[in-house]
Amino acid sequence: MNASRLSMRAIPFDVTAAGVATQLLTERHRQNLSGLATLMNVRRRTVVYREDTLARWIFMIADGVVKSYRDLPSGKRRIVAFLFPGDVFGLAENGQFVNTTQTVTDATLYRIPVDALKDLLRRDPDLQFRFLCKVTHQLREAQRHTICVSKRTAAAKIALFLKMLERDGSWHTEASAPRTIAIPMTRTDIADYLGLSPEAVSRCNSRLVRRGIIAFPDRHRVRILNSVELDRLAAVL
Amino acid sequence: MNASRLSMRAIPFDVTAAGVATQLLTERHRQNLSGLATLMNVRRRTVVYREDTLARWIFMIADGVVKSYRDLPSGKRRIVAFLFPGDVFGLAENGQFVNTTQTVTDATLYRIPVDALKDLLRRDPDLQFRFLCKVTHQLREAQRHTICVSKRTAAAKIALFLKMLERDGSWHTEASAPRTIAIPMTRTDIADYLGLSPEAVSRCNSRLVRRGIIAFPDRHRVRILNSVELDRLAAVL
DNA sequence: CGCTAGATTGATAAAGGTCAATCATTGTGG
DNA sequence: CCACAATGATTGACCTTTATCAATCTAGCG
Repeated sequence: MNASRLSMRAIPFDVTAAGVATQLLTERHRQNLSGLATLMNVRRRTVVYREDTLARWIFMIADGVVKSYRDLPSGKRRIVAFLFPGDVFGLAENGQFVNTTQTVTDATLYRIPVDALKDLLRRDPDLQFRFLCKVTHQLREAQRHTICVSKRTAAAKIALFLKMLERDGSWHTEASAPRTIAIPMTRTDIADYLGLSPEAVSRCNSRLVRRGIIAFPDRHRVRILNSVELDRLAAVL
Repeated sequence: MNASRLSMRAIPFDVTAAGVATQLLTERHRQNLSGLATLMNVRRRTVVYREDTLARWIFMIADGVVKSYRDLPSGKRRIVAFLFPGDVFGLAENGQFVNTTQTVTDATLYRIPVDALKDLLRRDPDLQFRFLCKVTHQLREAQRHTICVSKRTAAAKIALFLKMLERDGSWHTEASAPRTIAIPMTRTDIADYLGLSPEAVSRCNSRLVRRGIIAFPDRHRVRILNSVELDRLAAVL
């Protein structure tokens, strides 16, 4: 099994140079993990697992984007997280998955049986500590998401969302294109993530374009034209 | 050091009887942890630590309630979590605390130096696994919080909040009083947690009382009069 | 090249934010 | 122990914003 793309990214507990997300796994960890893992190539919009089903595996993203969500009794959908390369998902509660996960793009995933992983973590406390860092990091992300959702205006939510996309979703893209951010998900996904209606997302995008703050070369790419103003919007409320 | 009140509660990874939060620590774990810990009694409204300061300890709650929050540039405050007995807080990012924490009630805390804890976790993979469970559980809680905040109506947010309080905050109270829930925090705290104005919280409470769904024996206690209707409100949107 | 899901735009109504005034409760000092 | 001060809670009036419903447009995919 090729281990070269197995990665786990987070901001570690300890002080580091830039205080930015870095690779948590050593080559040895990658070797050990990939020995347990199955590499999967999945098409976009594939459901990886459904909530309340038996959690026999955990997953790590080598490439692509995944959304984790719950469908509410009202029929509305709430996306609790977008997951990017270097993220882990499928950590269970009471032996069952808590959310449903679906690929947003074509993706490459490592699938690891939980039993084998638990054994490995028990034998390798150092590796386990890195998982602890990773989950802690995802907890921070969830808290940031909550703050984003709690913003009152659609403009503030979307401004924050774009900055989050730039930070989490584009660390692997070349810095050549000046602040052009890939938006792999649909407008509806964004609405479900921000707690808005799809209409509100569209309207707000249009207003931001009209005000010259952003531009859409196409629907899955955005260009930041006025970074200062976007930051100001993100700070509102 | 008396270890009897050192506890860590969460829903474990694995399948258990009820799928409900249980004590994760064995007596041995409690012994080992309390050997590192300092027991602190703190008055209500005491700041335990401030965001962006050096994170030399982590904390576990033996008794009392703590809020974890960030103050936004706009002056608004967002509470990202209320913490109860059995909760852990102070897990750092890049060697620094991410949020500010303050006691809501008089509280009893265990304070553990991170360096010593890291050593212990490295020597005791089983204990470390329980921390991993705990952090995972807190990640779920954060996701539930996001869903709560994303509700559009104040009534839905407050209905969900009360159910959350009953689940997390009252597991230690005797079941004698039929569905009377303690509300240790202020209305403003609730507003900051739900992403509402304090006025909206007040207004919504009044409306729920007028409709006979809840009653307030006093400001820090609520009684559920119509559980069915409250559930229906929580499911809205 | 047409079909279908997603995206956009418009009009309307409901809900909460804000500002302002009053009331209640908690804590303090005499 | 009581009075007062200060903080928090409540209520009202007004206004901004977004959800909803409906129609149209667009783009990706067979």
